[in-house]
Amino acid sequence: MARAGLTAERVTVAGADLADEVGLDQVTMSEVARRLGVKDASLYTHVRNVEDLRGRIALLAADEKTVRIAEATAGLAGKDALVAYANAWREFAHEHPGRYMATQVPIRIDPELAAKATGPRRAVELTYSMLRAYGLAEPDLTDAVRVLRSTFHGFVALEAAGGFAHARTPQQTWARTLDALHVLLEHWPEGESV
Amino acid sequence: MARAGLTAERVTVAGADLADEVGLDQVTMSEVARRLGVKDASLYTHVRNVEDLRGRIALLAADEKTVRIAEATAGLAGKDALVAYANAWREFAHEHPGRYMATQVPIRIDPELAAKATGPRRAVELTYSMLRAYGLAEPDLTDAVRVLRSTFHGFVALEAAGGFAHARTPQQTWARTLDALHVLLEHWPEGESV
DNA sequence: GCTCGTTTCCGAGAGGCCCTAGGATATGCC
DNA sequence: GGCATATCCTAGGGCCTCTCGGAAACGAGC
Repeated sequence: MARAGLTAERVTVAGADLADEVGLDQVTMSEVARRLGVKDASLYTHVRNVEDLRGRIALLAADEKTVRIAEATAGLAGKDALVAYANAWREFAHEHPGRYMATQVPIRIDPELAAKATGPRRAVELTYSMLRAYGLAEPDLTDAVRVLRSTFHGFVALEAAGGFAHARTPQQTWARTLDALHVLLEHWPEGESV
Repeated sequence: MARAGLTAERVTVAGADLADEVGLDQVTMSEVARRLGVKDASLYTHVRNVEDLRGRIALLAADEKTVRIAEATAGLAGKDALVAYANAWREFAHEHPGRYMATQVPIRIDPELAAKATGPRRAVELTYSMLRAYGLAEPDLTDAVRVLRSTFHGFVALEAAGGFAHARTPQQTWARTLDALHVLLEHWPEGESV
């Protein structure tokens, strides 16, 4: 019998695709093996266990999302960059719900593996450079980065969970949210808070 | 043999407590049964299946969170109400991580059951009434509600996922975030966006 | 207090998923 | 071609989900 030519990479991609189709919690070793035309035991040569697989999917997704945002914001600044950044984030979440969830769910990731991944680190750096045009200094800069990331993530998470009634479309709110965040960054409160 | 006196309610509470202790995805029929001193088969009289149990946990958690916020904001207005609301939200998420996650994870909830639950509906109403002091009119009001809920949820989710490095404590960023949101509500952008 | 219908709980068991151990075979290198 | 290594599979144990049918407790009415 010919070998299937599995690698950790291929197993991870198959798992990520499965997650996008049926949900991250439905990603099982058995199903991934079936999709790859292989017995489940064969996967353990490339991936430690299910937890490890999910961690790899999370790192893969973080990389892909970062690349997507980087491409979208290349050469832009100010509000243009903010809007491009935010839209790329949201579109990634819509197109890859399973991958996206993997980036957010609290997952124990193999530290050795995480050290090699550049996605999460670059993502934060991207946000910093996008904010440069607003002229914020530390520690406000860090806080602003966190507010943006919180709002973007919170929005798509609530959207995915069906948290928005149908009266006003998410798209309308989304556009206004970006306006509001832009205004917020220009009027960032001075001084330390209580 | 005496009966155990199970009800759907008791099973749900046991599941919610378990979720807070070991994580929502570790909530199994077997473990809940063990905690209740009962065989797993006995649970199926009160709960349709695991999915149904998780849905009930979500509704229970939504109710509890709403009550918590309602108590915290009673009699307050303006920024005081905003801060009390936000802190109650975050504290609930910290103290009941499993319950909180149940409210956010996309779960198929039995429509019949959801119709009886008042939590999610009241939660949104609470946010509206808290925003009254800022004098926003529709549709800005709806958008503002969604921005606040997105930011609160996104913040605690990123916090839970370990998304904040150690340089600046989440608490510091949290306080500044509330300042920023307060300023944002007072300078809510006029007119429709592109 | 007895009977009878209803509800609750359990034993047994099928099927699926996770993971390990050890064996068989394909592959790459000499 | 022969050998060392890595890949893949068979077999199997353990835990979880869920169903079915039976037994026992409960409640109502007499």
